[in-house]
Amino acid sequence: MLVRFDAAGPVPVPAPTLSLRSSWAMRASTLLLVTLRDDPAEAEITSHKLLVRAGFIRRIAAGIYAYLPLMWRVLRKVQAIVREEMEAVDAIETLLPQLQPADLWQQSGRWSAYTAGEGIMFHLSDRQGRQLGLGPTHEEVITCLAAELIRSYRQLPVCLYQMQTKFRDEIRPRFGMMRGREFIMKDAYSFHGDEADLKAYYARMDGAYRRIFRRCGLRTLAVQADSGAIGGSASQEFMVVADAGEDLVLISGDGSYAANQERAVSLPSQAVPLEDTKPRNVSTPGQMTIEAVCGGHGLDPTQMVKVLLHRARFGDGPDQLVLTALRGDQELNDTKLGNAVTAGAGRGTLLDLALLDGGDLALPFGFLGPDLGDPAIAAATGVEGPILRFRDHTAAALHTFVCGANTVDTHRVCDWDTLALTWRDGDFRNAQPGDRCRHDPTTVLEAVRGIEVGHIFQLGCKYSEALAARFSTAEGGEEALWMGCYGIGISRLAQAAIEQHHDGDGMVWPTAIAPFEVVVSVANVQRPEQLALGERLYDQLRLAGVDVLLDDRPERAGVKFKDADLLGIPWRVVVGRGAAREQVELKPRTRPCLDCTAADLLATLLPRLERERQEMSLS
RNA sequence: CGGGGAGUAGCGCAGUUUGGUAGCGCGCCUGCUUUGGGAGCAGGAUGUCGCAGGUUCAAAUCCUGUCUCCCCGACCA
Repeated sequence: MLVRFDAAGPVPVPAPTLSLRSSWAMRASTLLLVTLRDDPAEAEITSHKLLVRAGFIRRIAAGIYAYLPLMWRVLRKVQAIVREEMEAVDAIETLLPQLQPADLWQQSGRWSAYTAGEGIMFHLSDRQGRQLGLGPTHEEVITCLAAELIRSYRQLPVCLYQMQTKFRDEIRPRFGMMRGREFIMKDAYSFHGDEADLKAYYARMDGAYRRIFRRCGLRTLAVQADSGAIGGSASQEFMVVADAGEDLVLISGDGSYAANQERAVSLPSQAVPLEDTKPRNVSTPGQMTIEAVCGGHGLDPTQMVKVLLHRARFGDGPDQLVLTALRGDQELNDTKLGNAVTAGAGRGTLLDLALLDGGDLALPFGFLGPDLGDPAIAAATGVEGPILRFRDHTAAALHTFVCGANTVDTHRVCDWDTLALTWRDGDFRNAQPGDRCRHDPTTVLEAVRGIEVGHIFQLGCKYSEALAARFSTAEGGEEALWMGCYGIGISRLAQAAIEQHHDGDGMVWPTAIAPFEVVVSVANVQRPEQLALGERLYDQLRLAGVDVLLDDRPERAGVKFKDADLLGIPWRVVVGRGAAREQVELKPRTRPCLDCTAADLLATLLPRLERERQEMSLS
């Protein structure tokens, strides 16, 4: 045990441990606490403003932050909770390299997608000219290790996890730690002998995730999600519900269905039947939008077919054109289309899907028709192969409709039989709030905004096959490993907690992840009886295993109270006028003050604290 | 990358239109008073006006270039 000497004599200091319940105390006078009165100009959202104002973080460059002592305490507490829950599902902690060789990423086929064009990976050459990437994620490294280490079904299942800094060259870093170029992430990778085992473990991990977020005091929503660049089949995101969220989540009125808009499905509204179905051309001078055509000819948007043209860029060759037909009232879902293009084109990685603008075509896109032919696109350079045609179910369901005629200032009434084209039909539309649900047409979807703090995937064998991670089965054969991967944005989660828990005076930390559980505020440190009592309570709390901050700064009481509120410490013990009579005040951050004697303090506070540590302390 | 905005003291800002040698609030330092909700008074320190060129007797201010940051779109934990 360490011993510290101070005015009151030698004080034993418990050795710090990684446990959540180590005593982790500190004095404000030595904390390098710098709080700001004004909102920083760099910040837009509340959590970011508060983090800077309260002295938790400082920006070093765009999307790159220093975690100051208060922030680091929060992050370590989040990590401790994550660590406990990972170990509860038998995951084993590791630490993997940040600097990763290009050839590993070339084997998985992701090098070009992650480095070319708007690729997200920072990459560099070493002095020998070898290409390296700074890890945005660790599927390749972990699969490579699995290939070397896992030989037999007897070693399965196994799950490895790590918590460390990840690097992503974000197109636009934003909102402080919410979308940084350098951020702390936990990721776990599990390996299984078959799909059933993967699914069973995925379900356990789902439970662990729910416990982690609840223990961190977060209200989260588990939603169906698109797997994105990582790939794989089933995936689920965990969203912190907050107005500042970047994702749109659609949730059914009965709460039984929730999905990211990228993935969400719904029943479209009924189309209005077209009365005059005689095939003909319609003059539509200057009417380049659905709205203009409908307005000019008394049509409903559901009577029209909208045609969109995209240029698909692939990792392995020339660009290809993608034509998409949607019912006029519908909005394209880029994610769904991108997935269909990837599946349908039979090409390498889809790098980019860009809407063509007027400059690429002789024809203004308002007049594009579903039967736009290959010759018409000759003007678009660098494009090869036939047009890939996709048709949304809403469009396919129309018998007769109005669409562009591939001629300036002209639309036409026509039907699919007349066009005689081959389509890849699918769901390519955005579900919208107000849409009826598929599982129950009497309920409708509502929209909420969410911050994605976790994402779990059933990867399947994508990486194990690419990187030859195989094992011997009980039958003596050899098969690729089944993989799952499970991420949590640690630094993002910490900020999301503030976004969800704050008030006009500052942060309101859930006890489990607060930088300190208790602050002892000595109202006037020049009064010896106040300082002495403050020190005594500080020592008692510390020895009782409480994360306590002693605010012993020579500031006026008001300053210390304001700072305590700004920092959002759940409990404040005020040692002030009543000190001579051994009276103190016990003030929960968002509730009224309790009077209490110094002798009663621990008995009053400790049971409440203990309860808050275990469960979500905020409603 | 496309579109919009901003770089002036540690922080937040004014000054730029109409060139004349830099100011306000907070913070910081000293002293006295005050001492339970961001104190009062007195005194003080702090700026290559983002950077580099150019125009001019004179540039924070005008011109050119450049860098950085923020906001809106595509990306994701």
